[in-house]
Order: sequence, then structure tokens, then C-alpha cells
Amino acid sequence: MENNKEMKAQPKRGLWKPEEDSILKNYIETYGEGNWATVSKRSGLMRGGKSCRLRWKNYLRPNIKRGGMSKEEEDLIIRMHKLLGNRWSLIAGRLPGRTDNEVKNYWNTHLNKKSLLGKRKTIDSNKQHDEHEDNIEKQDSKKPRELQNSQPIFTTSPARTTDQGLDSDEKKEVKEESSVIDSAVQCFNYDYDMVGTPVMMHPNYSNFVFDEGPFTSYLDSFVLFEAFGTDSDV
DNA sequence: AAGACAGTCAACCGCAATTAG
DNA sequence: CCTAATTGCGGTTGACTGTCT
Repeated sequence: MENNKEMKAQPKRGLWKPEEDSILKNYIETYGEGNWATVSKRSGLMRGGKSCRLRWKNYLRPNIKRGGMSKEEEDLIIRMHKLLGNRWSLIAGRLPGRTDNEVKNYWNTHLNKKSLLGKRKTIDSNKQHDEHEDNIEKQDSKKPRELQNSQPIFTTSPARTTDQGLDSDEKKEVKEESSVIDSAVQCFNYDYDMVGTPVMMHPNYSNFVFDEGPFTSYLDSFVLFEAFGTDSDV
């Protein structure tokens, strides 16, 4: 029983080494993506297909943007999350060069925490804001990781990367979803209030403060307004 | 100086959806 | 259709690093 396990070589686990990265990169540049199960065999990597796929998608793929999130990206994530929930791949699809894993991690470590803090009304907002700005800088220079840039900018590409294989109803659904998201990601001008909290500037909209805290609340309200409020049938 | 603690993020796991045969 | 294989996704874990005491 145990022997079966031993006979089948267990895929290698843990952090990827630079050699492994270059093997995988070379392989995919030569043969292209797809059929990850055979990648490990054919490339000589002793990794599972899933592991190879993840490594490629989250790290080796061209145009991957790494390093601290810009303010714009952060705002977008917050708005999209309010709109879509934990649909990280969908959110990441709107942030060029960002992966779902990165967005998810960023949310869990920075933004989720922040929104929780927002519920504690006794928190010193000034300090909180300063610390946040601090953290972004620190984070960017903390580790000697390859690229530490923070270029902003959104995309308006479709929410899903593909709608192949969908019937017309589903395609319509995707299209609608996409346009809702497009509404949500439109850029708006911000001003900053006394404690550095971004305040949405919109001519037809007055700001609210909800229990959750001012920062997300302005955004949330606006996302909902933008996403649903202007459609006559919603 | 060193151990404890906290934050971050890469990678893994399990499940669901999709595709191929 | 049905089944097995593959892919994609979100939740979770654990290694690594920095900070605090």
C-alpha cells in the first residue's frame, strides 16, 4: 500500500528555485501553454501540473506586474470587491499585470484589515492613514524582489478572459456582467478630507458615512450607484 | 544578541466547471 | 449522454522576513 506511493515519484513541493523557473519558462516559450500535466514530464520538472500552471500564471508569465499596489489599483480593488465579492480572478482581470492570487493576498493583508479597523471608531485616523502610506512604501522596498514598481492604470477589457463555448444567453450574461464592472471601474476624481480619506467627487452625489467607515463607504455607495443606479430596469 | 511575535505572500488543497473522448 | 481528465478558482497554510521586547 505504502509502496504504491513510493513507487510513484511524489511531485516536488515548496518554493520554486530559479533553475526551475527558467526550465518552466523555456519550456512554455518553446511549446506554449496547455496540458500542464505533461509539462512536468516533458520539461523534466518534478512538479505537479497544477504547480507549474500556478507558477507560470502568478510569476513567470510576461507582463506580470509586481510590487506595491498604487492608490488607484487599491481603490479599484475595494470598489470591485464591494461589487463582486471574493471573485478575485474577475477583479484581477481589471488590473493589468496583477494576478488573482496577488489581489487576494493584498485584500487579505491590507484592505480587509483596513476595513475591519474602520469599524473601530476610536482609531486615530490620522495615524492610520500615515501608517498605511508608510506600509505601502515599506512593502515596496522590503524584500529584494525583482520588480518593485507601482504603475497604476485600469483596463476595460472584458471581465472574463474568454466566453468561448458559451451559448448566446450566457454570452449575454457575460456581456452584462462586464458592463456592470466597466461602470464600477470608471475613474473618478478624489479629494481628500482632513484625515486623508479619499472623498469621491461627483456632481450629482452626496457623501454618506456608514458604520463601516468613511473610506470604503464613499466608494461602496458610488459603486452601487454607478453599477445599478443609472440603469432604468434595476 | 536572541527569541517571540506579527505581517506578507508564494504555494498548496479541495472543489467546481469545463473539455475531450 | 457519461466518464475521466484537465483547468480554474477561492480558501488556507506555512515559510520567510522584519520588528519588537
